Amino acid sequence: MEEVLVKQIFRDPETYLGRAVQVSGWVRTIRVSKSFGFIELNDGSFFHNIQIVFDDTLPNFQEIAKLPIATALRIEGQLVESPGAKQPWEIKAERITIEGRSEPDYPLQKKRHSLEFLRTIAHLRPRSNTFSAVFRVRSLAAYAIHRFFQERNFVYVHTPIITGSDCEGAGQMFRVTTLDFADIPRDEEGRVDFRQDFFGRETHLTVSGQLEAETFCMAFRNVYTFGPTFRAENSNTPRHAAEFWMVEPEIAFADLNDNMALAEEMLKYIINYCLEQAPEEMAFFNRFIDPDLLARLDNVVNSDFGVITYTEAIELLKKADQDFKYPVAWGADLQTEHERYLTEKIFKKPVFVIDYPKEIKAFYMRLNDDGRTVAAMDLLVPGVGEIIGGSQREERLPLLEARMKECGLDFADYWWYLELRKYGGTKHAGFGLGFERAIMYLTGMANIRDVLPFPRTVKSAEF
RNA sequence: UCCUCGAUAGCUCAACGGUAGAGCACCCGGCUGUUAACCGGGCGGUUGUUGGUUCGAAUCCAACUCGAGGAGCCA
Repeated sequence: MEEVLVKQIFRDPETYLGRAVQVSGWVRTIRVSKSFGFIELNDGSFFHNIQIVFDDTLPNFQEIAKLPIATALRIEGQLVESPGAKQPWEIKAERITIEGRSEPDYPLQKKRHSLEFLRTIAHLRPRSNTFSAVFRVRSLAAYAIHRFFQERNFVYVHTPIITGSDCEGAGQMFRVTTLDFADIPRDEEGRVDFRQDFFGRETHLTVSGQLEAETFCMAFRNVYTFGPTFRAENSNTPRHAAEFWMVEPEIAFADLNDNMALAEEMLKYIINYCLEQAPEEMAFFNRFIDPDLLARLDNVVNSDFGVITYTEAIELLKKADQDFKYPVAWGADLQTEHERYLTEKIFKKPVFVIDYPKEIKAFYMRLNDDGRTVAAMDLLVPGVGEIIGGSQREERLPLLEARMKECGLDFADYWWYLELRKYGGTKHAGFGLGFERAIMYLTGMANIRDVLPFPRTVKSAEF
């Protein structure tokens, strides 16, 4: 008999209606009366379950009726129209085979669980409705990103996970070493002798692939990275994880405006792709996670993102009829409350804040003609905050070196990065998209721990 | 790292100084079209840990552990 995926049945019912089919999957719930019962079966291919009707003409009716949730079954039967109101079709079972038993103490129940509890059973939570939807959308969004860039002739670069430069500048890093902690080698001055370590130097997990991506940008014109990123910051918030995924495009012969246009087009592409490919999951989020989700995404897709300079933003915030805990002043970084006010109260949609004071931004960002701001951009979105950070890069060698000197950086650590400016350096730009933050925005999930399959956060790496 | 809140049955919660309870789950029984099925019965606890106050502590106090929210850092 033909094995059919539940997704095939839902997407193409005419082909299967009235025919003999075989499905296999896991029991989500069983409801039984004296001589018949219903099984809701999820086969993993589709968000929704298929209803199985079985009765006591089956030789193992009594056994099936008492099966616990999560039991794996194979069902042979006929796909028929369902008299019930909640499902268009069902399978009238002619044979039910138990593929894998479960136990009555299966922790996932037929009721709503808290997300906090589900985090403690990360190995089982993908079987719940919410996480089934989250991780299918995550998969689709990842594919959408590759499709978006590949369709535009971008080259996918695998920048290294282990980095030899501890000066990538984006915060605390995880150390990578094979040295024996019980017997650490020392140099002549008593410091740890990393010459004896695996790579012969200090190494860490990457905090960004940008500097390496820039090298490929100067060869392939338009490139992107998409991979894991690690930050050892002691951050305890719903928006930070120690291991997360980042998308970092880098485009040559391009300025900040090109950069913003790319970011906006990319986000809209991802949203559209997920809405098209996972309508059931998106409808679920809208119903149970965030009732404004679909309206908000629709608004994002059909409107232009806002753009405001840092200087304009400061003026707006100064005039705001709202008391901020932190003072608003030119030269100070925007606080979370300021960003929320801008994107949630004023714009009510994604907004780029551009042209920040150079003092509060990274050394590689291109100096504007005013001499005191750089061509940086942060994309702020309601509810999630900063989702993208990027800039036009400083391609003028003397200006880059001057800026590095101001920041106290050693040219020797960046010799290959500086040579990009020496040999045919051109204007270029790029940004980093926090993949999980994009998924949060896309699904309405409020905690980054609930969009990562096995989240790594401070004091937490059990699974 | 700082601030705030929380931890009671497998889960979600109640009890707020005087004998620890409910719903759901689970187990048993009933039910011929269910929809987080329904109806009846049953099982289920060293109240996060350690110490203190008190005749008496789930309840008050302290420390610790873990969790959540806010802040900082950022994506």
